[in-house]
Amino acid sequence: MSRQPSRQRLSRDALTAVALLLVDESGYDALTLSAVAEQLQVGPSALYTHCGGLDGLRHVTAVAATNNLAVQVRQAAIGTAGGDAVNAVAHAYRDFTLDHPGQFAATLRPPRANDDELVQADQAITDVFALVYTAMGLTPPESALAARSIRSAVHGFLALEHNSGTTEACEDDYQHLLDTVHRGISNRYFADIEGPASD
Amino acid sequence: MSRQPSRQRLSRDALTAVALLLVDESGYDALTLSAVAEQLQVGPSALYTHCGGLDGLRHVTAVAATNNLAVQVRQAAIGTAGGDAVNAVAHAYRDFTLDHPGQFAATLRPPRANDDELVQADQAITDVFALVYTAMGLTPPESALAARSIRSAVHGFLALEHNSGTTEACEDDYQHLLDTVHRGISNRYFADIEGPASD
DNA sequence: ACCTGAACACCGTTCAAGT
DNA sequence: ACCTGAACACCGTTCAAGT
Repeated sequence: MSRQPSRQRLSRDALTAVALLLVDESGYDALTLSAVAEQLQVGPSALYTHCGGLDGLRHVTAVAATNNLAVQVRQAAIGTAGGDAVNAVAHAYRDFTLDHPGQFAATLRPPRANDDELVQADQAITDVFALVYTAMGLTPPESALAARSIRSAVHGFLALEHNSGTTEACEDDYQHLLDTVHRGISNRYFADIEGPASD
Repeated sequence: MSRQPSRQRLSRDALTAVALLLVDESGYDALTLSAVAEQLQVGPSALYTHCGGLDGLRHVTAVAATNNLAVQVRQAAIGTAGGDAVNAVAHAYRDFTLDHPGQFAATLRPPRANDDELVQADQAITDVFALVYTAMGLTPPESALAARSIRSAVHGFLALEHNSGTTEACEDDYQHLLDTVHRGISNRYFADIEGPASD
């Protein structure tokens, strides 16, 4: 009330925070320079200093969304092991897509050329699965392949669910998928078939 | 050379054909009414009669791309059975994403509200996997679950590959994924572990 | 019935000008 | 160094007018 600064106020983090809220509330296609600028009470051209145009805005949004997903699945892996850990990580993955559909859509967008930052953030997600299988006794070549397999299955199921528009009966089908893929991995690398078969 | 008709010439199929070529050559983001209209030598407003705006253009493109993918995987399933059929269908799936990256990107886009046509076209792809497992002896509840599992894995791997920008060493990793998931399905529903384990 | 062309709103982008 | 505001190009959309 004292004095309103008609200028400045703006940072890369503030810009990112607005972008993440925007895509989750209004859909990924609502991510425009104009919409972000309006919420920050600045002109659209003011954003060029911080993210460098629309391409840059999409980039920082994709990186932030991917990192958020990585953090969530990493937290879910704490305190669990084996098939329980796979389930915990996979369900945290799905919860993220349900709670933050716009951020998940942002992770589905193709990166720009030589986008090492985004590729590295994405790799961090697969690495969580890899660590789970490493803890189960697999070593680097096989643990990476197992991680990529379960992550592909999880990612594909959630992308298809995200596009189907319906969440009906997906919970059971998701658990079915996890059991099947984990069974394939266990059967391939371990002698016995362990893991929680839920039917 | 005789007479150039400065008017008409236009149809929904012609519009779709131009759109499919455009996305594969210039990327999905190049799909605009202006670009399609220019190649058809009409004004942008002429497209509204046939597809109803940008949303409609994206819709017909997504439906056509999904149908093209469905046709390709269906053809690959002919004359094969068992694990060989799963491999044939899955590799046809991947070949499509490599040959038509823009059309694959179109299938990744979320459908508009109550888009039954697109949901049905997408289901046709999963149905191909379901038929393969039906031929192996599974019945509707389990064949659908198995189909959804292998399709999710295939879809997720290819989406991640599509975003990684690199195709290095993906061929072997893809076969590894197929073997693992098919092994999980076989082990779950059939007593023995059949299928071509490639290592 | 279908296309043209003008008109309008909106968005991305650049840049000179301010602070 | 960072933001404003004008300016421009481009795209989506509508609609009256033509055929």
